[in-house]
Amino acid sequence: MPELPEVEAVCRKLRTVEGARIAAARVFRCASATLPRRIAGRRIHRIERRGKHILIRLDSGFTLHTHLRMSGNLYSIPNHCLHPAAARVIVELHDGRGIILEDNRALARMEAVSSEKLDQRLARQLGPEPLSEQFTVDAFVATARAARQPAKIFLMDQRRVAGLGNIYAAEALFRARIGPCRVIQGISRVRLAKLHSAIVAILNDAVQSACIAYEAPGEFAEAEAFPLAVYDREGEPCWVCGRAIRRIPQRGRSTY
DNA sequence: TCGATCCTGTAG
DNA sequence: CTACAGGATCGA
Repeated sequence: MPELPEVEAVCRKLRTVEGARIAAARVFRCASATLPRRIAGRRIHRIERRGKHILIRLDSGFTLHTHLRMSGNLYSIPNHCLHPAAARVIVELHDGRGIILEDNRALARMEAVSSEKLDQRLARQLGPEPLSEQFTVDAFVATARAARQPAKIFLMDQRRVAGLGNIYAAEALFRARIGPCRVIQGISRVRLAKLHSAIVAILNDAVQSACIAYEAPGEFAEAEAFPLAVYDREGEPCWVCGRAIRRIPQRGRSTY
C-alpha cells in the first residue's frame, strides 16, 4: 500500500490515540521481542511522519517506530480484543482501544527505540521532505547534479527525496516528460524544476485522495482516487499521445 | 551500485 | 504453475 501519501493518511487517522496511555503490547511471529517492555505504561505524546516512516513519540524519550514496507497497515480499533488474524503487533491502550500493525506478508517493521538515536539515523538515511519548505528547486537540482542514477532510480532513492515509491516516481516523471532511464545528471535545470513541481503537486493531490479513501472507503472515495496516468497501465493508451504504455524492468521493479 | 532476499497473496 | 506486488536491507 504505502508511499508517502498513504503513510500520511495513516498518521492523520491514527492521531486519535495521541494522549492515550499504553497498557501493554503483544507481538507475533518475528516482531521485536523487546518492544512490549519498552512501551508498557508510557503515554503517546504525538504521531509524526518522516518519509514513509511513522513515528509514535512516547513520553519516555522512546519512539515507537513503524515502517509498513509493501503490505503493512497501522490503525486503531475501539476494542483491542477484536484484532484481525494478520495482526503482528497489538498495542493495548488503557482506555481499551488498540493500535494494530497488520501485515500478512510480515515485511512491516515496528520497534521501540531511543528517539534521539532514531532521529539521527533517519536524518542520515533520508533526504528532504518533499512537502516541506526544505524541498527547494535549488536543493533538488544540486542533488541531481551529483547523481549518476537513472531518473526513476534517483527518485526512489530515499536519500535524495524522502517518501517517493514506485508509483509516484513514475507518475512524476511522466508529468515532467522525463524518460525513466535518462541519467538524472544530464537533465536540464528547467526540466528538473518541472519535475520538482510535479512531485509536489502529485504528492499533495495523492495525500488528499488517500485521506478521503481512508476516512470513508467506498464509491465516493473511489471517484476521488488519484488518477494514475501510467502506473499499472501497461498496454493501455497514453492519455496524451494515445500510444500503448510500456512496462520495463528497472532494478527488478516495474517502470511504466 | 547491483541482485538477491525477506514473506504471502493474487492474477494470469 | 509462474510472475509479480505501492519497500528496504544486505552482501558481493
